[in-house]
Amino acid sequence: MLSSSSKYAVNAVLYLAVHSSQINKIRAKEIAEAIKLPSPFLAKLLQTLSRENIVSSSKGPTGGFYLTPEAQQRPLLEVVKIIDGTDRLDECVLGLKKCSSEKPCPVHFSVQPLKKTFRKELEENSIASFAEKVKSGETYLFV
Amino acid sequence: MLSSSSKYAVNAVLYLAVHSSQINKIRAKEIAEAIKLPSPFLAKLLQTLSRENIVSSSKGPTGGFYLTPEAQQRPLLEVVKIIDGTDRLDECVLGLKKCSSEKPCPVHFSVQPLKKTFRKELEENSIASFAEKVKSGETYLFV
DNA sequence: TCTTATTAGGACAAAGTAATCCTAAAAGAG
DNA sequence: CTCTTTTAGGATTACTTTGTCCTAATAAGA
Repeated sequence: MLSSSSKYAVNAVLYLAVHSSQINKIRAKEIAEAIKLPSPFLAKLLQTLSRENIVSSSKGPTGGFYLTPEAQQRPLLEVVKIIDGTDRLDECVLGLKKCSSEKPCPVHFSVQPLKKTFRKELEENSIASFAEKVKSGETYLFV
Repeated sequence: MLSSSSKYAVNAVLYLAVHSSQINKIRAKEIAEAIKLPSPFLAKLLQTLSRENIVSSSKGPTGGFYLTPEAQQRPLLEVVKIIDGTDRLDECVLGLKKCSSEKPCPVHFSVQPLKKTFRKELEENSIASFAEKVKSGETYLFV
């Protein structure tokens, strides 16, 4: 449903949302270690997100990545959109081009609610709100 | 959620369930044309399914693929299992190794029930029952 | 100003998946 | 029995995704 890359990206962004701030930037390497990921690869993902201004960055010693308060208000779906491009989430599970309620594929009605709910969740909740639940121990990022 | 290969396979199997019988075998090429797929690739998938006895085949002129009535009674999930191997369906959407109700990932509770429903649907309904709905025009295989 | 630590970015390598090709084996038809 | 049509299976190719490496740019601190 999501590519590995965008799973990583979501994890990294939530990690930043929980741990970083403009005065407490975090190096790619530290995030990579935390979420157990090859660090040059994560760096690439962060660069992509940085180009789209969803994460902020600063070079040099004491440099690193962080999320501005504004960025934290954006929906988590933005991250997925940037990494996976378009709507991988909207595609028919059986690959039918024009699957719809009018011409449903054989599993349409059992899958459609799943996809819709998931997409809505990512669309309507901000990065910050997901991060809150991690902070409160309601949800987890690793293990 | 499913690989392209297993999407093709599901489509092909349902096509066979709808159109074939032991006395009306269907050539790989015909199925490939129907579901718009490179025919040598589909042939490979059908061979794999045939090795696992979910589709039956016969060589030579008038040869082709078909489903026995017994095969039609097997759950559609079998097809997915054979092609995608293990449980791609059970993995955490965010890629967490040990995502569970005790240590839920940030989207666990919104996605988990729906994944379960989907899996159950594939597990509890036979190929034949999916095929029935296609025959009755309730669901569709192409377009 | 020089050194060092970090991100930026492009080129490249590896792995996995998707797709092709070729030859063999089987089975029906003449 | 031979020819043709079809599946079977292995080897190979192509493509996409994932991951690495190297150099440049930038910023902080000595």
